[in-house]
Amino acid sequence: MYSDVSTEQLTDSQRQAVFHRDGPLLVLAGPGSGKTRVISCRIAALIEAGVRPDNICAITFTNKAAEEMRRRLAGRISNGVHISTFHSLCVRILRRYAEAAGIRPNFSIYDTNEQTRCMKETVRQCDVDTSNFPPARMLEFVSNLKNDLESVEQYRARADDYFGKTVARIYAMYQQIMEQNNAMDFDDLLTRTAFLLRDRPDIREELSRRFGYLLVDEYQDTNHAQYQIAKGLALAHGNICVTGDPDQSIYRWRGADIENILAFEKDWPNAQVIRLEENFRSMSKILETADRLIAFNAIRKHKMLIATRGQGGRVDIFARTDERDEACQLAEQLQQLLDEGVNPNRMAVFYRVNSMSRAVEEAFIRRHIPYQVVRGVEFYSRKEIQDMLSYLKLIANPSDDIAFVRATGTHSRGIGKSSVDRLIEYAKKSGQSLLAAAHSAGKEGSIRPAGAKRIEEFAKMIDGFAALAGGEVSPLMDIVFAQSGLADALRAAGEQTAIENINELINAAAEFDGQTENPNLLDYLQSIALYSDSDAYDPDAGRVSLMTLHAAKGLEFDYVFIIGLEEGLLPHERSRSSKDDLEEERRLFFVGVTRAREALAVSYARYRTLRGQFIRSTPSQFLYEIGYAGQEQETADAEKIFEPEQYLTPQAVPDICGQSDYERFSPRQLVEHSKFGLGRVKEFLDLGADSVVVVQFNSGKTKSLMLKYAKLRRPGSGTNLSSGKEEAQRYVEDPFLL
DNA sequence: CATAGCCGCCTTTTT
DNA sequence: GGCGGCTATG
Repeated sequence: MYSDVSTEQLTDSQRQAVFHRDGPLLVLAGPGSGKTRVISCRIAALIEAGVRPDNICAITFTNKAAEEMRRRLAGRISNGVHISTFHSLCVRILRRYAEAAGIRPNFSIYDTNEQTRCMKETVRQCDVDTSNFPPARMLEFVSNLKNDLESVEQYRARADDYFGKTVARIYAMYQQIMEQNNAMDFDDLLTRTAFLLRDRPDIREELSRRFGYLLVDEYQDTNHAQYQIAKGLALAHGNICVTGDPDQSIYRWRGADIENILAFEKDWPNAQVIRLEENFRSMSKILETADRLIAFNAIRKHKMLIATRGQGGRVDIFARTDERDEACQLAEQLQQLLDEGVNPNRMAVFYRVNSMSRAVEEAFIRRHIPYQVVRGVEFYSRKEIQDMLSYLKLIANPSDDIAFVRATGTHSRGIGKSSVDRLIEYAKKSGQSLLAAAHSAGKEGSIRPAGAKRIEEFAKMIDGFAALAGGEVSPLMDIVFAQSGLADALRAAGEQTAIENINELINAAAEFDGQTENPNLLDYLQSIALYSDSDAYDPDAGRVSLMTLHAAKGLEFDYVFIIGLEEGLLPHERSRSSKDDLEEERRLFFVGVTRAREALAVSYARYRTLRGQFIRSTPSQFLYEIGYAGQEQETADAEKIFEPEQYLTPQAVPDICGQSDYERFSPRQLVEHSKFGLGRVKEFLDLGADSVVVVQFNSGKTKSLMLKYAKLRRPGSGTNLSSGKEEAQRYVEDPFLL
């Protein structure tokens, strides 16, 4: 009856999880423990036991995971089960209860780019110094407040210093501008839903009746807002089943709170806890490697990884010269597998940062190795796509001033910057949106008559499009593309690829039209706003997959290659300062390792080009932890291969960069430079003789200095300098340096 | 008003 | 090294 939810071959503990009926359930599921299958089987079992499908709500981490689950449940009986991400669920709830939430249902969802524009405008309007309150930092700050469900009023009440009070003003203004634009950012979707559930018990109960059974996957990566939403939805009935693995929590930086899963039993005292510790995915050698690695994390619940797939498998560690060499040898290894007839679908390459795909892609192209880069949002962030979408956003939400500004500027049409600036002034004075003000631009004397005329024409054009915006999206797109003048402008400029990209966008929209029950512009825009990187992964592409370690979560491959195991990269530079961050990096590597079924190859490069600079690198400490003995053996072709032989124990981590005849600095330390004066160390890249020190000087400038050339002095330890204490007082504190 | 060229910025991971 | 924003110029 169900495509992949046969319960015949389940283990005892899996069976327990599947057939647990009512009440809270915590499933601690290790990697490769068949968690997805268990959830799918559980949904099927609930339906079998008489629960109505539309009474079940399953929350997955990505749209892709939701899709996968729908496929597993592909039976007529399961139709109606609500399966989506937290964000999609929130969009549905907010549109359904828009009035109660105090919003309009046709809201725009702002991506990072639009958020930044909005925050820049905010900081400008608050009239504060952008160097002390940089928009990107403010965005991060505000985002954290929202993830913790702290409202403007709450934050204002506890902000007592200048910095806090200014941030409170910025937070308030940002929310006001978002509201004027009838827009929400990713955080707003969660917070507004959480507040709605908190403030409206009637709606909360209605939703509890609607969803009598709640399942939340990847629970270790929920943030506080998501946690409250899940709790709110299940409060009335307690039928909440959460699954996850604390060792795979990799979104702490985004507000994910590992405590949510660790403390589940406190929230729901009658919770049943089931551990899935058997691993059906990886061969023993790979599991041993993963086990050894994660044992170095101090903050964790001990969990077993029990191998069931039998002995064997391969783990190799390779040292390469630089990123080009690393990529070439990687291509070579993959080519060998391909020559043996291995399907490229079974292979994947993981890396820490997106920019690392470049060298690999170049090597793959040279060797004609078919590959896919799993980076879905990349397509949607292209200029021409964003331009095209700005028209559609404006049509769907006439209050969206950010869309208005973008749409008017997609190509030259006689509306210049000064006209737009004056229109903005006019709109502000008269309390209208830009589009509304544009209709009467001629009445505003300060706008040049020619410009005003063009602006009015533009507004009429958008009205014309809006009249056609009833059902399917792709026909509307065709019209907008042609009649907006964008198509002609791109053709005239010879932007062939841009035109092709837009055509691809229209094709994708046609697909959306075909697959959606009642296709409409609003649903389309909201679905692409919540589109994520991992959604682009096609398991049947017939290509080797390239992706970040984050995107690899939830996937598995027979052959896994992880590149760039270097200090500063994995663990990442920005994560080395705190122990918690370092542990998260280790979990990230753990996630990568445990994706492998049969073979894992890990590599690092001795030199790597970073920010255009060729610098020496140090092998990652994680390599030592998984058993890289540090004894390099040169083979004939200068390729160095290590077989893990000697293993470290978590207690005996050697100081890898122990020996030093060079000076070393640590963050926050005061230093003095002969030319730039006094400053504070922000970062220290320990690269032996080539070490780099990043110093923020009193002048406000931050400089990266090569240690061997910079001649930095430590105030206080020098000969003719006054004591360090006095120097510290002379130094102007930057509120962000902490 | 539009464009070209230059300067200065950042550069982790993502819903 | 790559992009976005600003400025000077046509």
